[in-house]
Amino acid sequence: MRDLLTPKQLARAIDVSESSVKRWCDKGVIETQYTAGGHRRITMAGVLEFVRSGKFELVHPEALGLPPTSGQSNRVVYRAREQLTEALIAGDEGVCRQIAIDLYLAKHSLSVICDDVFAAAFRQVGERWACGEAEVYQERRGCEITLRVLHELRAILAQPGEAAPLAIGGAASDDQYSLGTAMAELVLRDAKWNAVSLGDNLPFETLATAIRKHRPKLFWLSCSFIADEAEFLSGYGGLYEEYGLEVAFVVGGYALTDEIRHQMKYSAFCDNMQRLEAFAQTLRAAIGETRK
Amino acid sequence: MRDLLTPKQLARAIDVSESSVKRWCDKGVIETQYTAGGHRRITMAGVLEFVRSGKFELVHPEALGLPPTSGQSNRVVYRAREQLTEALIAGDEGVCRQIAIDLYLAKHSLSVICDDVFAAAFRQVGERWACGEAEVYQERRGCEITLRVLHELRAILAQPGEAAPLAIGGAASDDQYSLGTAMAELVLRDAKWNAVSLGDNLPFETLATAIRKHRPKLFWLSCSFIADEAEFLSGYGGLYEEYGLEVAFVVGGYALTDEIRHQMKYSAFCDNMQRLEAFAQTLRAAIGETRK
DNA sequence: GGTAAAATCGTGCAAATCGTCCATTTAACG
DNA sequence: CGTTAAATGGACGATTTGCACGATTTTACC
Repeated sequence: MRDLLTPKQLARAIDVSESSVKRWCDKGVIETQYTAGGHRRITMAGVLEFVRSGKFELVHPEALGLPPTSGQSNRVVYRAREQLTEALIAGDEGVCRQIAIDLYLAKHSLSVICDDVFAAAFRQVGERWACGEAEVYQERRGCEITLRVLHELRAILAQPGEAAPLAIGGAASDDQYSLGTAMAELVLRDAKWNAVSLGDNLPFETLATAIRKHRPKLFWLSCSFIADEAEFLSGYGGLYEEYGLEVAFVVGGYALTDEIRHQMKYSAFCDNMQRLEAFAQTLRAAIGETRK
Repeated sequence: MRDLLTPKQLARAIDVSESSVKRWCDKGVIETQYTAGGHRRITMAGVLEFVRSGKFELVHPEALGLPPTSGQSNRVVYRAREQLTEALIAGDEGVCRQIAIDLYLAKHSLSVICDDVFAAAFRQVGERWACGEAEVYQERRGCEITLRVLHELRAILAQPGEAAPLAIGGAASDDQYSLGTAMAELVLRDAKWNAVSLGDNLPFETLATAIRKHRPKLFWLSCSFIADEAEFLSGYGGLYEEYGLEVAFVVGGYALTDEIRHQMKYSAFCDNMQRLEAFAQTLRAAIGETRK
């Protein structure tokens, strides 16, 4: 996949004349860079933004290095979920990637895609497994595929700008579910945060060091598995006591039962990515206010 | 980081041809110094000024500050390893990606890149951690970055052809180190295998099902952590008894001490990716023979 | 210091893109 | 239905870009 496109390439992809693309660039409809000689160069992130905002279809997505039918089929969420479940079980990475990109181009937010498509599909895979209709290795392989797709979306998204506030996060010790924190990172980046996932299986002490060193505005903790409740609560409690006042703590994940959650202090509890996105947007706006 | 860049480096950083950069230097658009022999050297200050004056953005800012890539010299690998160690600790994904892609484009085999650069760099990070000079979160963040880089390389590689023999593998239960199996998958794909990693933390029963269902020619098991030796050996032994004769079993990973290894049967033991690559090439050639 | 490999030099040329102009199509409105 | 404004698509010479080539310089390594 190319990262810089000429007007001609984009024109071919959406089946309009090169003149129109050039005019849109000049009008500012498409984010455009210029070479020293004055030639227009369009970033892939700019293309996605344009296709998402505008009414133009990607007639020839392959001209951009995207999957063959991107942006043409009007995928709807519920249908996509069913298709994704099948593709995950079958291990068909191409279909999974295509579903994700299609949905993104169809103006669905990444948080909805994560919640209502990917997470939901994994729930369905889990149900199949409970019925003996799916194997563990199929679920694990699905995680691998999903992680690759998330990474690909991350690469396509615009890089966080200089002014983007910093957010870091991850999963605590013994929690090896990396999809949760990867999704959180992606959603936050889409919401114009400079989000950095530190990964999974992180002791609280090193999380404290990371916060102290980098001073983020937001810290997220993805909790998909808790080995020792008491240990987790004391570790988390210490972390919050130390930094909870200056950093927004966001916690989430299926391991956080009400019982555990009631013993924790936090800025926000987000049981899905849509809530995380909403909170991040609010907080980001608030930060912008105080700066002015 | 260097303060002098060659036109080639800047060209990569802003994704234009080297010729264009040279012309811009000659036209005075970019402040340029010259060596005694007449080679152009661009100052970092000149780059920043150029990027600001023109609207041209740095598409790959990470390309700056890297040494020119030369071919298969040990010196290059050594320097790459040292720089990668620093970049991993600093969490600079761009530099990590560029180092890997540079090495790959310089015709280094992926197995060498995995062994002598990435694995070696992680050993160095581990040493730093032992000295108290590096934090756990830096190591974990480095794993996240490396995984993304590996995924990117995977996307760059040609898709396995129809005729490519199937290889599947992963990491057993309780083993949550996903880099090992990701690297194995990448190296095998580079060696023209249709390699599919099933991920980590896989029970032996589901591995057995996967082998039975897909009938690969090669099966790899990445062992970076073994919780219960007896359980591991009995689980593995059962798997090998059932499929060891029809599928080539390749095992590897730092958790496989000699003591454990001597109690296992396998087709090949590969303590690094270069051995895996060599074995895979041999086996692939043999398969090709028998088919003819 | 010396040697071989790799990187860069300058040059020339084909292809792509630029800005601009204009004929045509589309949409809106009385 | 006719008029008008806006958007589109195509064509033109001038300019810019990307690539290939042998010659030269730099670098790695003994």
